[in-house]
Amino acid sequence: MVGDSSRIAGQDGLRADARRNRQRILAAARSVFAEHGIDAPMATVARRAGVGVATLYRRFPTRDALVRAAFAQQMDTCARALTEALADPDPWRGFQRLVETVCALQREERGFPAAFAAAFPDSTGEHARARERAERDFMTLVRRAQAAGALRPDFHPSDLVVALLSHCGLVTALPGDRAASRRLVAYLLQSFRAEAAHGALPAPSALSLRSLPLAAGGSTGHA
Amino acid sequence: MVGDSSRIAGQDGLRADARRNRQRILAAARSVFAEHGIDAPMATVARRAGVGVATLYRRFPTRDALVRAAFAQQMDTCARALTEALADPDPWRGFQRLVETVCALQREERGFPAAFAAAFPDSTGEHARARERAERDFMTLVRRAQAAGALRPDFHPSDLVVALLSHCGLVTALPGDRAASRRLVAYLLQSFRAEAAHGALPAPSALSLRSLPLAAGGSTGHA
DNA sequence: TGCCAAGCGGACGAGATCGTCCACTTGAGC
DNA sequence: GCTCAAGTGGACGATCTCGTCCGCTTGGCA
Repeated sequence: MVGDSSRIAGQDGLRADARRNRQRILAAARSVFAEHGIDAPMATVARRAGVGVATLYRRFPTRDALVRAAFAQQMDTCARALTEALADPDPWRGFQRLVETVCALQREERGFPAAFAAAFPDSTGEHARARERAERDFMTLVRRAQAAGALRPDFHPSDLVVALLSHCGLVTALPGDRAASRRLVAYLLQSFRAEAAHGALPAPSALSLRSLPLAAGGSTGHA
Repeated sequence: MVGDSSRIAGQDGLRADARRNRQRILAAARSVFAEHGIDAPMATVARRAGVGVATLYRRFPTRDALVRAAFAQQMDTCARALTEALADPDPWRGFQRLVETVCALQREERGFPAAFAAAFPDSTGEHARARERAERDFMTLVRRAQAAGALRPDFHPSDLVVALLSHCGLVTALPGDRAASRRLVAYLLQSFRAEAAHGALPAPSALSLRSLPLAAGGSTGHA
């Protein structure tokens, strides 16, 4: 019984119809979460996907698992943005684009901000390794941008969390108001510039960057 | 029967025991909302207040009414901060203190941020008059601070909403992390300074300031 | 002290959501 | 085509929350 997978077809161990249903559930989840928030009833997701609740629960035993899987693609985009930022020869431009990309995602993908904020406190997830790497990468980016004299010297890596979570809150409070979101991003980026450093800042947060959901691992979320 | 108030004792038309209960409910609501968020069951509030649910519903027919009343004092503090800011001979210092006061309130009073954000979309409340005045006052403050060359000329009154709501989101996502909150406030205030105006900003939000919950009227909230 | 309207509390029915269980269906290999 | 494990759907009991109803209590005034 154990290890005998000769009968299963897909590479993910799912039968063709099951894999199809899984995709429909994820699409439905994104749509429902965007419309009603991530607290929408599971049954609503199941109905929109055209499957029974049991099927939904079998694939995603908890709401959290469903949320993560539904927005794994967006999380991946965040992780990719970090890689691209590091690859940019101009570290400030990389930094700027990283922040803008993540914020644009939060702004455009309804439901994602809530998923983003919800995923945040979980620093003990199974993606610890990917997160550690993201943390290290981001610190490298910060150091480079500071060495280039573009990023203010007192910028602390945890300030990224501050920026992203506050932006998250803004787009949650004012969904659809793109101007407000863009305005905040512009203000924050300006104040991160070296030229903006006038007085001393209060002490940075003790937040571990480890909990940053920038790199959420593969796009499957299927354990 | 109508208009005969000869038998009622308090100036608010409530019997002494009822007035006492009302206060206990408000205290309990603040405590429960701080602990479990403003979506906590009404019955929990009633239990903590030591009253029956019927008593709670009689005083506050909707959760919204309870939330408003529970945080009316904090709203008043916001309104007072605006008045004081206008009275300050240094308009920038007034502006700065206004933002810091409101953000400190959001930071320190657990539950208030949620109430603040929840109260926000309601621009049609019965406090329209007070709000209009607050809006006018704030615009005066902005104009003065800009004339003094302290506030950047492209600052738009709706940017206050952007700042307060994003801060709101931050403290909601990271309750207890005062350093993060202070850091965001410092960054935002720096980027609002005239010296920080480097490039052009994206267009401001079309938000009406009318919806700003800065002035929520009297401290009673009892209609 | 007595009256009575204002005030009170808890039981209760309605409605929503959760997550499981089980009998039926179907895809994939032979 | 046949077999059967994987997959499915919806009914169901448990739990929670809401807001009202109604019989009892009490504060304030005469």
